[in-house]
Amino acid sequence: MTSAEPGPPPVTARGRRTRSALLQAGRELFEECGFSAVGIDAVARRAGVSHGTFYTWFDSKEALLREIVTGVTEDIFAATSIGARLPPDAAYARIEAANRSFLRAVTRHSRILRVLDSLADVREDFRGLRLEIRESFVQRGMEGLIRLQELGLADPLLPPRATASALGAMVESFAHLWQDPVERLDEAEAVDVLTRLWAGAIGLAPQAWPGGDRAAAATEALHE
Amino acid sequence: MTSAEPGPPPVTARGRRTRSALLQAGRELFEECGFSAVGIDAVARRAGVSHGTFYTWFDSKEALLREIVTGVTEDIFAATSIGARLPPDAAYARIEAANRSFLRAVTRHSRILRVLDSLADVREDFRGLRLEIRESFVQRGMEGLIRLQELGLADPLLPPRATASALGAMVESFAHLWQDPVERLDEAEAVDVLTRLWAGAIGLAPQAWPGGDRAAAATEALHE
Amino acid sequence: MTSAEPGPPPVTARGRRTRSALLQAGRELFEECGFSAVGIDAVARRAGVSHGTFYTWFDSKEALLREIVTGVTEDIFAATSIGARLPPDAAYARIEAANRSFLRAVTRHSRILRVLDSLADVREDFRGLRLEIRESFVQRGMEGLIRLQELGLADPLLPPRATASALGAMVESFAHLWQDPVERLDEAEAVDVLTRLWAGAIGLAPQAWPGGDRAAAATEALHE
Amino acid sequence: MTSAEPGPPPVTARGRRTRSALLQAGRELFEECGFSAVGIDAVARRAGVSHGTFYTWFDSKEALLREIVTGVTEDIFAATSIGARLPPDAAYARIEAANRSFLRAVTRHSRILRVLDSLADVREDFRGLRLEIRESFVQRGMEGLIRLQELGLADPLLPPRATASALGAMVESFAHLWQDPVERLDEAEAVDVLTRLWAGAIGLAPQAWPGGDRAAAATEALHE
DNA sequence: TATGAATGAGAGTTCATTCAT
DNA sequence: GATGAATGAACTCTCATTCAT
Repeated sequence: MTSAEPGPPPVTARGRRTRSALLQAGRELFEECGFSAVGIDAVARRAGVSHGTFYTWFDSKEALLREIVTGVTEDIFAATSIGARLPPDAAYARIEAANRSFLRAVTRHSRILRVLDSLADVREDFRGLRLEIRESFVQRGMEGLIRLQELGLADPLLPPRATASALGAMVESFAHLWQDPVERLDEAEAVDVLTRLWAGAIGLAPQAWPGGDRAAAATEALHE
Repeated sequence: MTSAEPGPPPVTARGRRTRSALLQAGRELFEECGFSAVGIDAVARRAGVSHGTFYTWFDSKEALLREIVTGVTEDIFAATSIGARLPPDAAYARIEAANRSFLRAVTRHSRILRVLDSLADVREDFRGLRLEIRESFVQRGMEGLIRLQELGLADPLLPPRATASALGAMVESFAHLWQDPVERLDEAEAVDVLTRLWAGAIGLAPQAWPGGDRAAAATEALHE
Repeated sequence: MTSAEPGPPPVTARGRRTRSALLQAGRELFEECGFSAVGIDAVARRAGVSHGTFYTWFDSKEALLREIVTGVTEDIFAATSIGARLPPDAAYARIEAANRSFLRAVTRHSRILRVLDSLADVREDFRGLRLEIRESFVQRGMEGLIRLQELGLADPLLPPRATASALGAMVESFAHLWQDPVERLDEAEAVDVLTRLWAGAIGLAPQAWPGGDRAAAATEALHE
Repeated sequence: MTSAEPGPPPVTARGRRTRSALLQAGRELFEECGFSAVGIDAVARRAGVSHGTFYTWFDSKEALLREIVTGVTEDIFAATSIGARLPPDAAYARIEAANRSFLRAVTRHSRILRVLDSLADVREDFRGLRLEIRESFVQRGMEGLIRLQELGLADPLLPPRATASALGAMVESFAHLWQDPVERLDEAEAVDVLTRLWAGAIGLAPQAWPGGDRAAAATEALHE
């Protein structure tokens, strides 16, 4: 009944249009109302098709969400893997780049990620999807931290996995909170703050900060 | 604090028992299954009463959750306001104490807070409750940071509100992630890590770390 | 279960008070909301007693209505039997007196009678109560008509029962419609109109009209 | 006339069939049991569909009644507007024709009108529907009376509106009472009686009665 | 492919009635 | 007598899903 297959692939141009209209409509509605408050009726109506057509393309409401989330996962993956090729000594810049791209990606998908969260707490099969999304970022953070620790540039006593989890959660949570504008920060400022927090948190050695110490880095950041 | 006449107060001992059995059952089920997946029937059944009895004590499923959350809020409030009277110079110890009590409190209520989260995204009336819970902790973090900035003991360029939000979210998220044991840390270790991250993040001056610098602090913490 | 007995008779003064408070409250609420929309809760609350006390005095919601209606029946009976002793030749005055007292009585109980009506359509046991109320008036009208027909003072071809029913219904309906004031008539005017209609309807002979014919009667009425 | 979008219009023949089966079933059940005693389940069962299907076609039980009543209103309207074109001098015949068509129409819908009545007492939104039904008949009666008064053919002192209301109520009530056969009258007899009552009530001048006076009219009527 | 219709389990809620205290 | 609490059948209504056309 609930099969892993995401439904039949569209064969005609019309089918392609219908299918993506449903995806689009579903995403919008899930973001507006949450998962359980959205009815198939509403999705079909917004997509401009009839009630029954939904099931031509998706096996169930959950299958729709699963597919939406799959797209999101891919986008976040893509976003968090670029810029990985900065020179290994540019620790601060690497952190900053990672934060920027992750902040951007999460912000882009903030609401649908919350919807996923609420399901993941309760449904085993969605838990994996959620963890997967975080994992790529946490993984990179962890590897970066280990490397810095090995180089003597970061606090050696921090447990890498927990640290990367905590700091990753900080960035992700910030992206969500940022939506309800509690403090007016533009993206550059947000990235700057997060990166300073991050670098400080792991005890990044002064020489690895741009300008040679934290105070100088602050000054530089503002003129960026 | 947030009172909306959640139903009649019990007059007899029997009523008191029934009412709290329903609260207990509701909490357990919400934590296990999430809000929308729990039916009144299930709550009543687990409380050992008939489903009509539920409505003797609560106006609706939402009223039940609201009251559960009210209890949680009060508990977290209580937890986060103790220890506020540490000597003002003991910055690191204050941060540590605050982190410990908040970590404990959030851990205690982790699952129900997630349930609240998922509703708050979509329902205006629950959003306030969620913010209220975070606010007490963020507020204290912000005030502490400002004081340290004024004393020249913390990075003066960090925007206090956003910083406290981000670091507060870090602690809270950590409490949630900690449930699924991804890395074996006991409470003392978790508090230690979070406090080191926090102190480093705000650029706490070396002399404010126990032992006089970060490395020493690390050593001390482990022998505590 | 549904017994004819109206519940236990009150033995104490407190009991008497409680019982009649419930009757009063029930009557008011039935009049305001109709039978099915009134809950026992509401009746008890308005009577100032607790939920369960209702059943100390009445077997059911229907028993309450039945008893209220019994009181109404008695009142209408009493009202429609007075003045029956006018001299037999004063036909017009007799009709007028009967109309006046019936109009008054029905007006007094208009709303509760409508409630009774709505039940009587559907419930056999209430149908009797409703017919009983009408019967006394119709009966008298019928007897009066027959007498007048025998005396050659009324249209001999009118079937007495149907005529009395129709004219009785006219008066009763008028009492109900009169509540929503569609035309400003005081009681004297209303009685005058109804009596003129009634007398004309049965073809009352000119000599039986006050003044000797209908036109004269009209004049007299206005100066009354 | 009174349209409140009672649900989607059927597109297919099957839909049309289902919808009208529900209307039919609803009407029957309301007539048998009254409004509040009828459940959606019962309506659906009698219409031979599942109870969910009910909501495909009607928004609520009230919407169903409203639509049933709308049909009744239209039927009564149609019935009471024919025959309005009799020669203006044929007063008696006009009254008779109006009474006959109204009596027939009300008889046809007697029970459902009682159901409407019981709701109208309590629910503002149904009150209008009830008044609308009566209004067409009362209106015509009133206009007829005024014309006759102007021509000197009817008692000039009768207030037109109240008179037409009272006599209209007489005919309507008679139609209802007639159902429970308290006196065996066929339709012709009933119309005859009502018309004689009506004509007498308004003091119709002798020359306007068929045959030239009331007695002659009676004779004629019986031989009709 | 798309559609309109049908389905029925199950939701939240109400309320007349019963009962132990 | 009065009360607060418990009961559970019945209610209106929703919605994910299926299906004939």
